[in-house]
Amino acid sequence: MARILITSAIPYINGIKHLGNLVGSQLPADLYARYMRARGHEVMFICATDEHGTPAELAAAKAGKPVAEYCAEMWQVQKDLSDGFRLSFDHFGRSSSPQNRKLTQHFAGKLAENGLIEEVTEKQVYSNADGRFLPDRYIEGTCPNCGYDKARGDQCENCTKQLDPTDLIEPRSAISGSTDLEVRETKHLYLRQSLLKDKLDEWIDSKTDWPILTTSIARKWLHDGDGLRDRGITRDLDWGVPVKKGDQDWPGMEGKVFYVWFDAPIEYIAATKEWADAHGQPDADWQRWWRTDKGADDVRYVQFMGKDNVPFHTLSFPATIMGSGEPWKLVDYIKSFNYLNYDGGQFSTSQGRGVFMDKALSILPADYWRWWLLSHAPENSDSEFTWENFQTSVNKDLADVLGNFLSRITKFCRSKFGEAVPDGGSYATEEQGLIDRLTSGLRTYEEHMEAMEIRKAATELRALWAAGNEYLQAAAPWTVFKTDPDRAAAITRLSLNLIRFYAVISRPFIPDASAAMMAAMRTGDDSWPEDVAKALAALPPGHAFTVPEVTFRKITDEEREDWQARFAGQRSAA
RNA sequence: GGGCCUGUAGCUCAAUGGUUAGAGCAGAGCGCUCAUAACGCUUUGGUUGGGGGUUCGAGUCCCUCCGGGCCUACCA
Repeated sequence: MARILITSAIPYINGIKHLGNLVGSQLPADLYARYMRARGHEVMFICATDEHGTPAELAAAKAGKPVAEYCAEMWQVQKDLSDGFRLSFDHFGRSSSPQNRKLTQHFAGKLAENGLIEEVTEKQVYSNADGRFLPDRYIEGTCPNCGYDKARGDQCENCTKQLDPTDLIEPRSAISGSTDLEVRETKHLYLRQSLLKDKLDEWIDSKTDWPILTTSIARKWLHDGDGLRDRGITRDLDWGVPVKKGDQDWPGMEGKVFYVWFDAPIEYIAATKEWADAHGQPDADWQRWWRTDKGADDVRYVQFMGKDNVPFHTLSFPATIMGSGEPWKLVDYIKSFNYLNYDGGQFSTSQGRGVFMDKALSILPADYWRWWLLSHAPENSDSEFTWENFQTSVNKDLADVLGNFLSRITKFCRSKFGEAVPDGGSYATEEQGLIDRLTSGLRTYEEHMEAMEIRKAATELRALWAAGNEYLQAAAPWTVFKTDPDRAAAITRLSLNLIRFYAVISRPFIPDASAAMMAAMRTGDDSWPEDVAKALAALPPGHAFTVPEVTFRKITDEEREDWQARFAGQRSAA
């Protein structure tokens, strides 16, 4: 039995996430966690909300609430949606937790002790009207290059030119519109990750089995220009982890907080302590996952994230861990994803374009979404959600291939033998052929799941479902029954056992349907089919079952058209 | 501008440099009647974006052009 630590990139607190966010980290992480648990491994699956930073402050202000209150509410919203999608986190934490505050300050202290923190005085734009420093992108003005009047302080979206806020003509605050801006000096801490460049470079080079997407992004940052640059890890904000050196004050840094991307990954660790604390367990229980001197040596740590998060997980966070000089667990494998687009464009929160997690659950059960998203996960390139594809995939795969199989065999059995696994007859070459087919397919499925080849795993799983229909069609118990009822009983007995087999192996993808299948077969035996022949004998003759209700109803054309219109969003007039 | 990814059947995607480039969906035909108008079998469909090169052999490697996408360090 292995021990596997799994973290999903932590979603930002600001608003409800869309399906692209879901499939980019949390959902595949859940698939992997569920699979590994099913195989008998010890799993710690951690996620949390990322709560600090300017957007959270602004969203809270817009909602007319104190930021702490806003975050607490949004955490609950996101938690409920995670539950709705059956994300099986062992703990869903908060980056604003006291545990993370303490741990973040601890890391900063260690980094400072080791000479990896530099204090830098720099000039930033301050808005008097807003009473705050403004991040570059919160400053708008006219682009000196192309004249576009909504250019941002970091880049002009119209001509794509990189800008400095001071380049803008007639700059104004994007928050209030105020032009009462000034440049002020302010002091910040920088993580001297450039000092760790060679070590990081070597470390990345050693990860030859990582997705190209992951390593190429890391290498780009390591080798671009003068190499890895130091990074500011503090901000002039109210909402965040106060800057401290361990438990000591940090002279000159009063009133400042750590930058979200410094404290967010540390929350992976802190959330595990939150988990232990919530269960009244001692520190040793979370440390055995994270401290290589306290049992984490044999832990395999896998991270899941969208490609936008890769630099922080391949460079900044490892730099934090390496730089601490303490024996914290480094990531072993990073599975990264491209983006999911929506019907010819991007998901857009501001335009309400695309399907968001709350709306998705309001129209269909989680399994529908899980199946489509995972079987179309953007592993090699960006992929696209269309309602037509969603409808045909779900109807065909779930309703026709899997759902109808359950239906046809249970109803056949009820009409000929009653609602119990029939006795009599024996297995012949057809059954052995099916068992061989299922065994080889299952081994392939396992290999894809181990390798986190998600779409390939989904394809193989579907093929295993289809194999049941092929078998049933060829064996034709409804015909055989007329001349040899015992033989028909044997075919039916095997087919009913297939339902439990499918429930067990499909559970990581469609947990609710699997549970319904197990309930219908009145069994709690969810042991993984190491030996397929044995697994297909789990339900013995005489074992009673219930003919299930329609497990997956089909999506109608009317529904598809309705949803297509509802989620198209407001096309921008421009 | 720079870097990376990507382009394969109408659609979504496979194919350690090695038989005749394969699946699913959609289309066509046949079969079955247990079932959610479901299932099974057969089948049509390709100048692998264009061009050049390396090789006994290229979807795969190299060069070049074209298209799509992402990243580019103060959104997170």
